[in-house]
Amino acid sequence: MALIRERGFHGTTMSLVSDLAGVAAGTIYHYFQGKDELIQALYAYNSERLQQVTTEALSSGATRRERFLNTWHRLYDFYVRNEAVLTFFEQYLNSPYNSGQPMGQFRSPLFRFLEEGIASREIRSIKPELLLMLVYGGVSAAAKLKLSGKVKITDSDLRDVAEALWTGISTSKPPKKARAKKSRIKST
Amino acid sequence: MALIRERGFHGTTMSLVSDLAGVAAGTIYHYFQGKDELIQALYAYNSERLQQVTTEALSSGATRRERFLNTWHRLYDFYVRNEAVLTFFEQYLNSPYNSGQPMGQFRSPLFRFLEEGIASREIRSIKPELLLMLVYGGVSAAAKLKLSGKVKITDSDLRDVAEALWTGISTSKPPKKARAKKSRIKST
DNA sequence: GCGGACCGAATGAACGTTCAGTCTAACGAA
DNA sequence: TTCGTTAGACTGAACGTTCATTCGGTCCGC
Repeated sequence: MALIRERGFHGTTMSLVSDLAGVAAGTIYHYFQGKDELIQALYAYNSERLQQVTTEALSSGATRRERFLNTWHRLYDFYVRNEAVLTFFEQYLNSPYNSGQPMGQFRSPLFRFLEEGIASREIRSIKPELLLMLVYGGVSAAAKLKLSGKVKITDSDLRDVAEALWTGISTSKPPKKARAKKSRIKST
Repeated sequence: MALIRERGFHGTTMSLVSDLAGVAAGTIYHYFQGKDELIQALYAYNSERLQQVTTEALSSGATRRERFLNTWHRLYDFYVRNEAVLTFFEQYLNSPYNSGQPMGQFRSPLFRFLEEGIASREIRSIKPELLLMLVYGGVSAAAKLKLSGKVKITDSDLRDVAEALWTGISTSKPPKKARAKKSRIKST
């Protein structure tokens, strides 16, 4: 993952991988049929990890709004802490390695969460696939921005985006309380 | 672009490019120093195109809301009509070709549009960089979904997302009119 | 006859993959 | 306990292929 992050698929040679793993080139071929299979395995492994994080985050919170916001932050956190995973996914999903794959994301817990929200009329009736992409896109965009180092992203900034997204997505009017013009605190 | 879309950076060999261009391999090197420069040039060229589309779209519409929605649709349209551009961007931006680039997007007209909206209090006070990524992310996510063919995206679906996003981003309460429960038509 | 656009076989480096062989740990027989 | 056998993990030099790039040469308009 580290190699792919900084050198791309192409720049990551098998000998580089074997060096970093501390084994000989041939050894890799005892465990994987070739480079392709190695990469597929990486994807499967990390999809699994991401799914676990999502499932866990979705179960914490009383209201659907809270659960949504928790998940947003949790996913953001995961990507920021695992930059290689983020970069790998973005590269993989847009590469020919992926073409013809069955879009595993639509079996994700987050997808079901959105569907349920629509069913219970808490979330606007929008194609859940679109909602999902909007959320994933937002999270990874925020994480990429943070990791680029070009823009400082505070917790407060993050909360702003997450809440904006929830406001747009949910059916509810703006929350009853905290509507006062109370100057929004911008400190960390 | 077509080659990169279907084969990736790595799979796109110079001889493939020269064949498709109808010239000899060597000819490319009269115009570009090498593969890298060719790809950089592709990026620059398409950034320019995208910028033109954005600028044009942003100038059509009376209210800021309308201008936003127009731009959303226009960008979506552009990507759907130019799948190769979309794929190329997504690949390029996550590849080592791009690392250390100065994030040209923040000089985009859309970025200024968002800043102005914040200044005039029509758009929530959120770091405009984050807003920009949210919008771009949403547009390209929708376009990718459409192009994948896995999910049918109608104009109505698109409008839903764009409006949801605007609702979340803008400071205004939900629009006064069109609030009636008029059953939303889900047909094609 | 000049200059630059263009050609395309040749070059050399880089890469994924192979395979003949080494090493190690486990186990059963003596 | 000791030794022989074996399976399979591991090695890394070598192989064959692919590719970006080069360059001596041709072609053509002026």
